[in-house]
Amino acid sequence: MLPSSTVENYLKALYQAQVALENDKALVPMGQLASAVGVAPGTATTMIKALAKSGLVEYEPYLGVRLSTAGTALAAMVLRRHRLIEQFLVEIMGMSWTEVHEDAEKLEHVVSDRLIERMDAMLGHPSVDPHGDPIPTPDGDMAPHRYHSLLTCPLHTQVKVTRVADQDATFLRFLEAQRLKPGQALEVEARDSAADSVQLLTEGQRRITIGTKAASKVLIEVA
Amino acid sequence: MLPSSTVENYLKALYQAQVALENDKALVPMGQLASAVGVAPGTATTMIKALAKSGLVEYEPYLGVRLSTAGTALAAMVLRRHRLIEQFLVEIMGMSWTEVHEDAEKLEHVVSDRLIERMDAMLGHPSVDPHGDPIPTPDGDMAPHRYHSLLTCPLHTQVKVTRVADQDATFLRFLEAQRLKPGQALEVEARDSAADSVQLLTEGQRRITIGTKAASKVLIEVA
DNA sequence: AGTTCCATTTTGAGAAATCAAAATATAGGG
DNA sequence: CCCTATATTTTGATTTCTCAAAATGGAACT
Repeated sequence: MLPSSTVENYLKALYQAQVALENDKALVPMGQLASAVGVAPGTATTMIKALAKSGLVEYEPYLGVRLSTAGTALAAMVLRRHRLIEQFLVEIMGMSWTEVHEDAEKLEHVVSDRLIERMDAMLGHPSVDPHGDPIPTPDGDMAPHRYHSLLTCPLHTQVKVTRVADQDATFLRFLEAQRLKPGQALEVEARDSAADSVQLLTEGQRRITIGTKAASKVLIEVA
Repeated sequence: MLPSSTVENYLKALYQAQVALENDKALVPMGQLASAVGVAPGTATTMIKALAKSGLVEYEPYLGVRLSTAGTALAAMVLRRHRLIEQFLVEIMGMSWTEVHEDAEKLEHVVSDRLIERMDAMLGHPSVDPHGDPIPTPDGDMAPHRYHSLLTCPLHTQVKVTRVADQDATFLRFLEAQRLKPGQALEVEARDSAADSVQLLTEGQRRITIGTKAASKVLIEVA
């Protein structure tokens, strides 16, 4: 009984929610899952009860849901496919990292193992995708390294963008235009919680100010 | 209202059946369509009635169905995607032409226009796929197929041997013994890419199997 | 405790695609 | 012209996924 695209999407959303919670035992609330998948709350409840019956998730009514071991493995496979595809579209097909998400979202459910492993080989077994997100191995292991964001890193220190925690194309294009895409260096000059803003000094010595919500999506490592 | 994968498959099957019939006005019988798509006859009837209502096909109860102008355009797009993907998998990804069909069958329903045109450009706008089948243009035009060997001619169709592209005496004697010398009539019953073989039904109603390399040397014309 | 608010679950319904099996139409042979 | 074989359509049911809206649970604050 191989999982449908729909099931794969629920598992992937759950996996990513759990990674964000940084706690394997934590339960993801149904409302959050529903909006991540893009369905009405009642739909998520129905689906999750079915997934619990087939052993892919552990469901605790009114509290939330978490992936089982089997569910985690499946979700990691989906995420592996998604991220390898994104890397392939950028590196091999010359597409922009701002526009590959939608294509990958579709392709991840249909590429064969044969094809995905061929992509992996052509790319030289990459460890991260164009957004800096780590790619799970064929066994489902994912390097879970810790990131600071522009909201949490030390001030006046050289840092390098490593990852962007948002797939919205408009946001990604904004980052690209402002020299904030993965790999680029910058410093945080100041934060103003009253103004809800963060001031940056980018690679080209340009000073820009972005909101805290945007800043939290730009993950970095100290140089 | 963009068509589902299912609808695309019905349209594609219809398109290919009509090409095989070599007659744009001909009606494809429901039974043939059903078995091409791989569903029960009643299922095809239900689907075709829905497609007729949305203007993609012209349906004549008990007689059969043909594509409308809109349906033809859509089917050609699907076929274009399928064949470009096959060519891409062989030329760019180094897969064998014997194993790309299944992948293409899935991918053809999810690749974006952006991605398919990128593939087309990378391939240098090819006119045929790895099987020698013509690739429709973005406008939906497709060059008529020049069937020239037992490897490329339509199945279950009377053809006549016109020429043998090999001068090896042993091979020619083999052809003579099997009633495959120029002037003789036959039909191709099946091709098996896994077995690298082609099954023929010769003039004397005898069934024989030859390799694809041999088949490609036997040039024919459709009777 | 009572009340209010929010999240969650339940309910009832519908769209898309399918099948098996019964009913019916068409065509061909006697 | 009838009768039969075959193809096609109809019928009734099923699966998967979805929603809106009603019902209910849990928590939090007087």
